[in-house]
Amino acid sequence: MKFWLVKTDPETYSWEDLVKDKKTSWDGVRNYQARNYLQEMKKGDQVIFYHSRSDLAAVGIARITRESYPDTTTDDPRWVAVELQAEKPFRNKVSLEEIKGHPKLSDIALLKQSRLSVVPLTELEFKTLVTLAG
DNA sequence: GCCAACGTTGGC
DNA sequence: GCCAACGTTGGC
Repeated sequence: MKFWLVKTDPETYSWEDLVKDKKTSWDGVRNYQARNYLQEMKKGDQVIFYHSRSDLAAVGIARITRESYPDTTTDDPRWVAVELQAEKPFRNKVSLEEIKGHPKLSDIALLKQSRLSVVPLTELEFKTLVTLAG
């Protein structure tokens, strides 16, 4: 089992939208590195859901329910999507500020490659975030 | 809302 | 194959 973090602008698609939809197709990714990570995702992998721009916090845990398949939002065969499902909201959101300040999260890919919308997490990073979330 | 950083595109 | 131009992202 692997651990991931996905970023989304909550004004475009938020955790609340995912909860309402139960599950969603995570598509529209147009970055090769992010695409490669999508392809590595396995059913059952856990995903931290992070709000960028207007919220700047990790807000919940989702789970991969379908492994990569062609992105139906484009005819370009290079791009893929996965399906994920809301699993559990964080009791306390974990803010970017908190993430930046935490020694166990100092190497997190979220900070290292701030423009990637899909990044892998180590198990320790995942557990640390979940602990901070309550 | 702005702007720096960065990835992608397209002309050469 | 290079690189300037362009578009997008994300933190502030």
